[in-house]
Amino acid sequence: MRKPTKPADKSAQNARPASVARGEVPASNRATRAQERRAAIVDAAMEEFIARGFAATRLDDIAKRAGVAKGTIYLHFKDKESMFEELVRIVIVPVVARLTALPPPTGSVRDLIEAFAGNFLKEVIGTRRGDLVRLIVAEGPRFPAVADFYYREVVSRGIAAMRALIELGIARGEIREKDLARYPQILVAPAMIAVIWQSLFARHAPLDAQEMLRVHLDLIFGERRTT
Amino acid sequence: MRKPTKPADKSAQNARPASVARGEVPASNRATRAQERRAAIVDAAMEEFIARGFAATRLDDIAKRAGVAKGTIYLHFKDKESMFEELVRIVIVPVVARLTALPPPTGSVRDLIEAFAGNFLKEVIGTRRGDLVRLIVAEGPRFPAVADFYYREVVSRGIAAMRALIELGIARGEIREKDLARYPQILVAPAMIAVIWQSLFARHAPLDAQEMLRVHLDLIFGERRTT
Amino acid sequence: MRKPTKPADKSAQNARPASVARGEVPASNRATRAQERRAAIVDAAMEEFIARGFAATRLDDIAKRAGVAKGTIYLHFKDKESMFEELVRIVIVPVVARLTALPPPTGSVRDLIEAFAGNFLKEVIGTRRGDLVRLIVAEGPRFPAVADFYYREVVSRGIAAMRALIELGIARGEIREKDLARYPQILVAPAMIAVIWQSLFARHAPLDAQEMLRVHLDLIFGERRTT
Amino acid sequence: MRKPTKPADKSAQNARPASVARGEVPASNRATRAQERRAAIVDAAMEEFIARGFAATRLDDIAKRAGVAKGTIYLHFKDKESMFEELVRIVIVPVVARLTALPPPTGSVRDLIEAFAGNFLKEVIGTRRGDLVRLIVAEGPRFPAVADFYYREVVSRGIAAMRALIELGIARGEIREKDLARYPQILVAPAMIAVIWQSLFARHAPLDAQEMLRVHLDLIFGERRTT
DNA sequence: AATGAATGAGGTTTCATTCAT
DNA sequence: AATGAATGAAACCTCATTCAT
Repeated sequence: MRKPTKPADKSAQNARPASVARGEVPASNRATRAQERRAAIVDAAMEEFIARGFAATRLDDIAKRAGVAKGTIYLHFKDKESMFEELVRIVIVPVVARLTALPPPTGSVRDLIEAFAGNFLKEVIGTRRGDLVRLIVAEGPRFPAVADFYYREVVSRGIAAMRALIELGIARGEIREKDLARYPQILVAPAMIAVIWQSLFARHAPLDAQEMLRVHLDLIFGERRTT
Repeated sequence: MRKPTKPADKSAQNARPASVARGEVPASNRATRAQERRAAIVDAAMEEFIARGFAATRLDDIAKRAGVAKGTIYLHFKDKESMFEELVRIVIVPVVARLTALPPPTGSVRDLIEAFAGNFLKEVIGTRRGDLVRLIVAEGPRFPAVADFYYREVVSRGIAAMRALIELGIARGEIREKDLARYPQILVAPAMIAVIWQSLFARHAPLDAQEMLRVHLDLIFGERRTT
Repeated sequence: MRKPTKPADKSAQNARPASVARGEVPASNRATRAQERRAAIVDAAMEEFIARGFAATRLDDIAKRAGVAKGTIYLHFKDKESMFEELVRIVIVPVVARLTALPPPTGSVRDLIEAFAGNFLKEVIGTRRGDLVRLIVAEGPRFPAVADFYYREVVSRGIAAMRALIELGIARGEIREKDLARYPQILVAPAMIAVIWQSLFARHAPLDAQEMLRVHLDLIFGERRTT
Repeated sequence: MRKPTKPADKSAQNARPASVARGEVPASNRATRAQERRAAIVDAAMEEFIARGFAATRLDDIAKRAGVAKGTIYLHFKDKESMFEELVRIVIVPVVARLTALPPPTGSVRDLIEAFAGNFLKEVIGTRRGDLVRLIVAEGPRFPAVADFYYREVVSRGIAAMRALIELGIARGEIREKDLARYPQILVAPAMIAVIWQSLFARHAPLDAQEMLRVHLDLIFGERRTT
């Protein structure tokens, strides 16, 4: 009844890797290839969701971009919604993991926070990960699971970490404004604004996020640092 | 997609009827009813777009909520996209108008900014208008016309106004951090964060936006004010 | 975004009926036309479901046969399943209505039952309605709602009516086998078999259902009637 | 669709291995295991087809239930359609074989028929095999090959056998109604109805099939037997 | 001006079938 | 012989848009 399915010519992908010719154990067994495909789908979905938002993204496009057939997506994800939800987890978890493996707090609090801001600048602002943050802001209300996850894993931890640093800064006399510990959001607000700005207004008015964050820290630490 | 904004030709229909020009008391005549319908559609569309985002909103639902037939929407708007784009204009223009009709700057700069923050708290944070901001953040990348408009009418003006205030504050010695004038975004960042927080995380951790903004101003103006 | 929809040329259907030309009140207003379409869908769905069964029937084919667009079906029915369930109701209800409006029981019980059998022969066996019975047998287990409805509206009533007739026949001495009243199914079994036979085996071995039912009645009423 | 039945070429694979022909005790060798798998597939498919009908049955589910991989099914059957068609054969053939190996007709015709009915009650009504009959009624119109086969192997033989018994009964004076021999369907109709009833209406109104068949025989043989 | 029935392109999802391993 | 990941045609269903009334 149904027509048979002719797999597209993927001979390039199926070619044995050179390692095999060399007699090594081939790293590319079936399970590994499946993982690669899954990763390709995740990447492609990420791009598409960021570019179009959840509802306007077509699974067809994700499949095409990932180089797999539409049906293949359903071998890895239950449906579009849970793909989106898992996606956020998949992308965010390793980032959180890296950040929680923080370097030991040596030096001044300002140094610490600057290191943090530097990381954030390099790894988030103006990158795909920054776009993901905007995506979460955009879709959060319709995906409570995503908002929950993001709050639990990123926001609440981030706030707690910032609060600890602020309290340390206050204790050491680096920070004067004692109430800041009650609203660590103030500390990160300019960074978040930078993320959003780059997505929306960069071409209207480019923003030097690094310099802005420096000024913000000057404001908090009450003095200018010579860089 | 990505087409430039076409001003709706239908706006000609919005011209006041001759009876109004002649100073007569307009009864509930046809033109008035049309205006009422248009307003109902705008309100309904606003609610739906905020609740579901652009792509997931159904014209059917807008029509139902507005109490009109689906076809009626097309008497007022060319299509869904331009409805969305016009909508943002329609809702934002009066807000901007009110804000630009600012009271004469009397008193300290901090007083001015606090008055401003108070307004923002009451009129934006946690309200439908706050949700609209989040909607623009969400849909901006897919609606350059909307992002453009919002940048031009709201962001650039807001930034300019803030900068003027900051410079005044610096000149008067109220603000010490001179570089702040280069990044007025820092001044508004916590307010924006408050808007987003209320949409996404209010139920996880309620945020006292008013108090946070006060602390932020303390940070900038370098002293605690007795309220 | 979406392309506009060009209605297929249905000019023949849209032509005003002759009654309008004659100045009569046009019977074909919008609501009426909707009802006609609904009826066309019901007929078409009936044909397709009977020909292919529930799962193998395509809504596309129903739409094509009914001369409407696919979407139109969804103006009348929630989905394929409820269409099927409603369909059975829609087709069966008038049949039951007609049968319950029975002629007054005059004459012998055998006459009554023969009249009944004659009706059944003409109206059910070898007709679309007979096919519907087979369809219910086929899909019943997967559509409990259908089986329930059919049992409630047709089977239990039919059994009750037959039992009453049998008891009358026993009381009048027309029927000897007293236990028959406990199993009216025996009375209708050959008629049901005829229905199924016509669907499945008619081309292998045609069955003279009328004659078979006559023999069956002879068996029950214990004598041959001269026809 | 509607293509004639193609005998599966794969049946060649079913030939007993040479070892068996040589009289050796076949260990759990490859051919045997293949036969076991095939049997498992047949059983599983039977269950699924009965539970869901042909179109709604998924090969995935059959494979899962049979404990084999999906691809394995295709080592035994050409495709889903021919699997279904073969299935009916595979299940029905042994039943027919047993029935045609009837005990020599000793005793009264009524005794014979009662023995028959007893068997039918035990082996068919309310069992998986009864469900198979309903399945054939359900899918017959779409699987002419199945209907043909069923008519040829079961129905026509059954009718012939019943006719022979009826004629014997008439000759011996046990059956009065001579025309019954022309419609042996009447004899089996209640049994068929019982099969269908158990599938569809058992939970609405349980039917004592055994008693019903007894009453039916009383009707035919014109007297009550003390059991 | 207003209606809402009708349309059909286009989206998501399923699943029979294939084939490299 | 057996596997099961991958395929993609085809199904169901939605909904922006049109247009006769």
